[in-house]
Formats: sequence, C-alpha cells, structure tokens
Amino acid sequence: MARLAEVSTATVSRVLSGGKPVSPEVTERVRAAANDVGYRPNPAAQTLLRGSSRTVGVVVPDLGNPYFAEILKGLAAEAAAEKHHTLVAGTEEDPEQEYRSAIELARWVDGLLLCAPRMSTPRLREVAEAARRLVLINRVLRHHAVGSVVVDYHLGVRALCEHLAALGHKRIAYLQGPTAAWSDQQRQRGFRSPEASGLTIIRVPCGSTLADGREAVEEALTYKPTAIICFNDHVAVGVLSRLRELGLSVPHDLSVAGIDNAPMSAHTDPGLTTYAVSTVEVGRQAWSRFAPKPSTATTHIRGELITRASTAPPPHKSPRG
Amino acid sequence: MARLAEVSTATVSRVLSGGKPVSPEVTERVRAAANDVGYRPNPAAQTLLRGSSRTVGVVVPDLGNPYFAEILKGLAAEAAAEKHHTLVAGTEEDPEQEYRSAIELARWVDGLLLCAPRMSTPRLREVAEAARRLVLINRVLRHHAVGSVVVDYHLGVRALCEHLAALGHKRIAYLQGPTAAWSDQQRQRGFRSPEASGLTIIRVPCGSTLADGREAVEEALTYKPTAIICFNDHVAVGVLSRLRELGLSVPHDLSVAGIDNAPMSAHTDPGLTTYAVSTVEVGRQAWSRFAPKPSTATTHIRGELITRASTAPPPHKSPRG
DNA sequence: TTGAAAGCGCTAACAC
DNA sequence: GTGTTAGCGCTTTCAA
Repeated sequence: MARLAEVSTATVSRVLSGGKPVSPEVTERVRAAANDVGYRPNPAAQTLLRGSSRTVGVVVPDLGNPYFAEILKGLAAEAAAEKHHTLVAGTEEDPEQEYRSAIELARWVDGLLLCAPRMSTPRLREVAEAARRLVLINRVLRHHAVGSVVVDYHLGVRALCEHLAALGHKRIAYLQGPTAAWSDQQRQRGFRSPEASGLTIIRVPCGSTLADGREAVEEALTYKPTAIICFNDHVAVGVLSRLRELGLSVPHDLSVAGIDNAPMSAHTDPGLTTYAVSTVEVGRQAWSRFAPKPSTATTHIRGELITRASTAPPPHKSPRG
Repeated sequence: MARLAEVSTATVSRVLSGGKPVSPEVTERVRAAANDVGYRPNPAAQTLLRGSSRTVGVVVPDLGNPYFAEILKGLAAEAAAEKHHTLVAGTEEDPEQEYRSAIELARWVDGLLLCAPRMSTPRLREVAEAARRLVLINRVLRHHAVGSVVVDYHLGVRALCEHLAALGHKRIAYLQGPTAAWSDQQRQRGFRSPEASGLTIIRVPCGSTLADGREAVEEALTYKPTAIICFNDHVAVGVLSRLRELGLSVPHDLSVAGIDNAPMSAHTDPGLTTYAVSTVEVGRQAWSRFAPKPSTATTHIRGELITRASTAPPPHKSPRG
C-alpha cells in the first residue's frame, strides 16, 4: 500500500489521520492508492499505540429487556456520533456473570457503563479500580472517578401514591422488584412519606418481568388492596393480563400503575398510569458522564406522572367483595 | 509484574496462556504476582499479535426494537459462552449509516452480523469483502463466505392467509413493512398462493413501528377489508390501539394478525394471532454460522401459527357498514 | 524449563 | 514536506 503510492508508511499515516502537513499531490496519490486497495488501518495497532480503543462497554442484566435496550440505544448513538464503538454484555441477571463481564470489558474499553448492577459493593469497587472510567445506572458508589445516572424513583413512587390517594385509595399493594436491586430500594424510599400520611402499603415479592407480574397477582389480591403499584410497566402488563383472566375489571374493581412508561404502556387496554422515564435520555446522560471532569458525581433524572385509564377511584366495596 | 515474580515476560505469557511447559514453582510465583497486581494482558496487543480480536460485530436497524434486541441477546450469549465479545451498532434505519458502521466494524471483528440490512447489493458485497466472515439475517447474498439466517416469512404469511380464509375472510389488507426491506418481499411472496386461490389482498404502505401501524389504519379501512395482516406484531399493536379509539371491536368488526410473536402479543386485549418466530434462536443460529465451514449457505428458520382472540369469522356486513 | 529478541501494524519524534 | 526509526505490550521463535 505504501509502496503502491511510492511513499513511506509514515506519510500514509499522516494523510489518513489528517491535520499533518502533506503536499496536496502526495495526499492525492495516497488517497487513490488507499481507495484502490481498500486500505484501512489496523485498529488493534492504533489502539495499542494510542492507549485507547475509542470503545465504551455496556453491561446490562438483560439485553432483551426494552428498558435496557433503549439505554443501550441512547448510549450507542451518542458514542457513534463521537466515533466510538460500543461493546455489550448481557448477564442473564446473574451477579457473578456481571462481575466477570465487567472486569473483562474494563480492560478493553475507555469507559464502562454498568446498568443496574447487582454485584456486591466490594466487587463493584474492584471493577472501579480496573476500569479507566466507570459510570453506573441506578446505583451509586462512593469512589472518585465513578459517576452515576440515577432515576429518582422515590419521587415517582410518591407521585403515584399521591395520585392514588387523591382518588381515594387507602390500601395499596406494591409488587417489589428483584431482591438486591438497588433501584427497588429507591422505590421503597418513596413510600415513606405516603405511609406517614396514613396510606397502607402492602409489599408483595415479585420481580421485574411480565411473567413475575402475572404470578404475583393472586397473592397481592389476598390482601384486598384497591390499587396495585408495580415495580415497572412490564410487571404491570402482566398484572393487567392476569386480572383480565380472573374477571376483574381495571380500573373499576382495581387500579393498576406501573413505572417507566414502556413503549407499549400507552397502548394497553386500559392505558397504563405510570411514572415516565426517558430511557434514551438516561443513555445519553451516561455518555456525557464519560467526559473528563463532570461537575457532579451523580446525575439525577426525574420522570413525570402520566395518568391514563388504569387508575380511577376505588370501588365502594373491596373487589370480589 | 514480570520482575515482581522475577521471571521474564515470556514466562508470564506462558503461564497465563496455559498449556506451555512451566515449572510448578514458577507457575505459582507468577500466578501470585499477577493476582497481587491485578495484572491482565493488554487485549489490543494480543489482538495485534494473533490477528484476531475474539469479537463479533452486530449491526441492527434499531437497537430499541425488541425483535433485534432479542437477536442481539441470543448472539451475545452464545459469543460470551465461547469467550468472544460483541460490538454493536444501531443504524437508525439509515442505509448510509448502516454501510458505514458495517465497514468500520468489519475491520475490528472476527465476524460480522448484519440484521435485515437495507443497503444496496453492491455495497453489501463491499462489506462482504471487508469482513473476515459475514452473516446476514433476513437477507441473502450470493457470495462465497457469506452465510444467512432467514425466517421463512412467506410460509408465515401463507399460514395466516389460510387461517383467515378458513374463517371466511375474502378481503384482507396487508400493512407493508419499510420499503427496501428484503423481509417484506419475503412476506409478499407468501400472498401468491392465497391470491391464486381467490383471496383479495390489498397492500397498504406502512412501516415497522407501532406508530406506523396506528397511522396506516384509516387508509386500510377505506378498502373495507374484513381482516388486517400486519408487517409485524408492533404494527399490529398500533393497529389494535387505533381501532379501539375508532370504536371498532376486534375481532368482531375486524380481524387483526401480526408476525413475530413479540413478548407482549400474548398479553394484548384481545390476544394477537401471529406467526411465532424465536428471535433468540435466530441469534443462536447466527452465531453458529460463524463456524469455519457451515454445510449450507442459508439457515431457514420456520415459525408457527399461533391463533389467539384477535382473529374470528368476519361480520356479515362490512365493518362500519 | 527459561530468557533474549524479533516483530505484529501503526504513529510520534526526530532527522533531513 | 517527507523518510527513518523507535516502541506501544504482547507471544513466539530460537538459544541456552
């Protein structure tokens, strides 16, 4: 390639990287030759030399979950716009695999993004040491050079509670997320003030998927709540579907609310009341956190209450009364 | 690190790669030192030397689309199981960006997977030349060393048609996918035999998203079909939602069917009749196509008809008659 | 069994 | 404005 254009390899490099002084005539000759052979510099060699791969890594519990898929989308788009690649790893919700993927990717990438990591704090700290830059979604870690993007779920839960209380609800079931999910604890915080105001919150173990929601419904009903708040919209869709099977009408017999405003939540029947969070925005913010000196360690993302048809005043008697 | 264990770098390498003759005593010393310092070899250097990055690339039109997200999930899981990393790029449905991403990634990765590529055949061929291995999803290319995994959508469409015909439908609207989508042409092929048998198919321009589905409904209705087949389940959910707004009842006034069996399709109201395709399986097959010498160039994936409540016999009069 | 040295492909530093 | 050279961090000869 260099000899095809009859120049040194250094000149080729100068032309292709740009910004270096090269005569127009030579520039042309090199461009032509490169084009001819379809020459592109070896990225591994470039990486080795410059000490940066222009790559960010993303580790998510479940690549199939639209919530994380959209965060990934937001991040990948931002990264691509600044000529960076994106490495991904799904962890199948397994903290062990999450840790291994993170440690492994850390060595490759300029910046690492961990979405809702479930691993222990000491391990997280290990990852922080291994990574050049680390950003966390929906978790925080006291450590220099680790940034976070967290959704203020406690505000969302509180808003949902206030909305339901205003409608007249007094007994609300909360379908909990995965144990050890930091973001579930965030949500739980949001119940403090409503509980202090006299609202009864019944916590029901659940999870984060549609199937989890379906399965948790019957237990939740044994507590005779007039409304159900779900860990996320996925769960809520599962709940809606199961309630329909059980012959209960939403919102007539029971109100249901989700969190996240998943793409489909506007199109369920009835439409789902939820706390809307822009996942793509989360991804974007995560990217901006890779910048050298962010002013604060944690970016808070605030959502907004979206009321749709799935919430209404409670029936006069308890459902199935 | 090497001097910490008082050995040469060559010995360190031998211990860490394994399989080379090293005395147990030295092995132990190196292991300890590596563990101490948290040493991990520089992947760029390894890549440069061995000429392989142990990485596969995936290019998808939309990372936020669950269909592609799940293919990515399937592939990433398989890749990780064999110690490979996964690079992703979303193209925002833009053929130009798709081409650039593909060419760019090709240089990095050992194998490249293009999902439903929209780029022109000549460009696709260029990518094929640039990539070490290339696999296509839902598109084929006559080229040595290019494999494909295609879903037999024509079978799906035919099955859907036969199902609807058996219910008594005679006029069916088809909401088309994105122009230039190879997989839409596949679907169109599926109408040949039903049309020959006397079924009327009305093609309505649409797209691949929920919003596209919503918007296409009114035009579709002007043709007074008794059933609508949608490019995919996303579109179908949009259609369902819009029909509800218009006060039309599914399946009483109109039958609706989708393609793909998206996760939510079992939980819409009414449940969606669809042609089910295992996306994760597609991802897995794609990975297996990266093997050195696959026996055939194209893997066909066959789905199955799933009938749910969204399809039923047509009303006696045309809807809104 | 171990060490020394070459070289993977590239770019920055230094000549000219 | 251009060529020559050193060296990024690793693994793999080749010697010892």
